[in-house]
Amino acid sequence: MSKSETTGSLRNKIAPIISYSLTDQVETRLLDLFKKEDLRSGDAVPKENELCEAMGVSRTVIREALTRLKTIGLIESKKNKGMILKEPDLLIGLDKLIQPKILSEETLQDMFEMRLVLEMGIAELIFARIQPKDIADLKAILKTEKNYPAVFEMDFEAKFHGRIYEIARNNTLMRFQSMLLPIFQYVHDKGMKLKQEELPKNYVTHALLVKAIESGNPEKYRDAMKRHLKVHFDRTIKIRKLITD
Amino acid sequence: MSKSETTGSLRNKIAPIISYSLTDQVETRLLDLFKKEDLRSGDAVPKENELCEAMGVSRTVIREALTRLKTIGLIESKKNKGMILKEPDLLIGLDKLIQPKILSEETLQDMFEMRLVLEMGIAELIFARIQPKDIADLKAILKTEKNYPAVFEMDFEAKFHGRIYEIARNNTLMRFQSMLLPIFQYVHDKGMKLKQEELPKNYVTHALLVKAIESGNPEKYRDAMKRHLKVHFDRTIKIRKLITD
DNA sequence: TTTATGTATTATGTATGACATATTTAAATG
DNA sequence: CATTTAAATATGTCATACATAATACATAAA
Repeated sequence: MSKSETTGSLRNKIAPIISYSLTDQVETRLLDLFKKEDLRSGDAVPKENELCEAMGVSRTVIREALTRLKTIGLIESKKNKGMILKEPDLLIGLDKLIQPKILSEETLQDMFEMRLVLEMGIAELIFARIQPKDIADLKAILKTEKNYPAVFEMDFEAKFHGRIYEIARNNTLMRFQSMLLPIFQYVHDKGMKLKQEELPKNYVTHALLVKAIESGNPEKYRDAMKRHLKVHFDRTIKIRKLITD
Repeated sequence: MSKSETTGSLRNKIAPIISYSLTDQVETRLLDLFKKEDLRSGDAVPKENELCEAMGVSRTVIREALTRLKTIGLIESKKNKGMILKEPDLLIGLDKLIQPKILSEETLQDMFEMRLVLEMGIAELIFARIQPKDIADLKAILKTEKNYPAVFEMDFEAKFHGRIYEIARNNTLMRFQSMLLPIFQYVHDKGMKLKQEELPKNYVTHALLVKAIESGNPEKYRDAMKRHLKVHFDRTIKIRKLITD
């Protein structure tokens, strides 16, 4: 086709025209305003009508831009009262997005690996912040795990590892990992179900992990965790190889 | 005041009434629809007018709900063409939010720690996926670091560690850490500036890290990284103690 | 017949005006 | 002065209209 040839050669000479919608422009102007005025969490945002007049666009556009900022948690609007700037929640919206069905296999893989990475890297924080109650709680959880590890239940996994993250006393990190649970569940259901005979020889159980926490150090704990997660590491590394080849 | 007393004691007995706005309801209905219909990335979303009629609300409300979903990257709308479901970007919006000024000290602390955690936990992926070119690139970066570590430049830090993350070949992880850079920068500028005399005795430089990658294993690398990040670990642990006490 | 141009349709983007509702403020009343 | 009433306020919702650009189709030129 001559058309595609033409555009093909032209593309290097002429840059495509990008048109920012009014809403786009309003959004960036709002962000600029907040930065310029150095507004902090709790400060009031100008009224919609004031913004309309100041920027010379309809309330429709202003509201759409505001809706975006509300969606990312930067603004909170109280009905009939006004809007204030909020301390944004970095993980906002994530729970709506983490649905295995709409995420690509690659992204799922990425997130699954991130969980593995966190699980390994968290050791220093754990040993820096652990308190007696943490270990007591973990032991209590162990007792509820009937027929583990012969029977692998997602519920055990979530409760146990969730409690470990709590030790690190990093709220954002904890919430992040809890959001990753559906992905872990998905990968598990998808064929990772551990039959008893597939458990590695020196498989590290939750009980052994607790022991490593109780009387170990970051290095020992990590070694235990590495073996606890071995099948997952092996699998993700194998899969990624398949994808990139 | 008797009023505040009353609400105080009643709050435990009576749950507050929560009213979901029309937009809220439309949003969840849309998400339900997508899930129910098992829509995937690329599939078409019903037209605005169809949605209006189906749900019996005005286009305004429909559009506001759609705007939310566009904001989190679940939907993409092509002007005058229609809307499609998109593979959502899990990190969307994050770049707008990561501005030290609007984040609380605690969240900044959380994110800073997450970076430390990732840096430690990434070792397994690195050694599973490293290729010759990676090491060559790292060595090339080393040569550009003039007067390091005597002079600490954020730029060095970003380039070097960014390249390390690339080795793991996890796109989401890589983008995530690059978004954390402003926070690292902020914390650094805020008083973490390493004067030469403050460098720990056996400080691990970037060069030593490369060596650990080149002829080591995950454990050795982590040991090196731990010492490389020691001042940061020490500081964040000290600070968190102050906050919680 | 093929190609390029003009045209109608379509769906989102934007504007305008109105009303509902709950909060706050101010006024009025006892 | 305290309490109640009324008014002003700001967001949430509705309805309608038009602008604009992508697509498909029709049409004229080669």
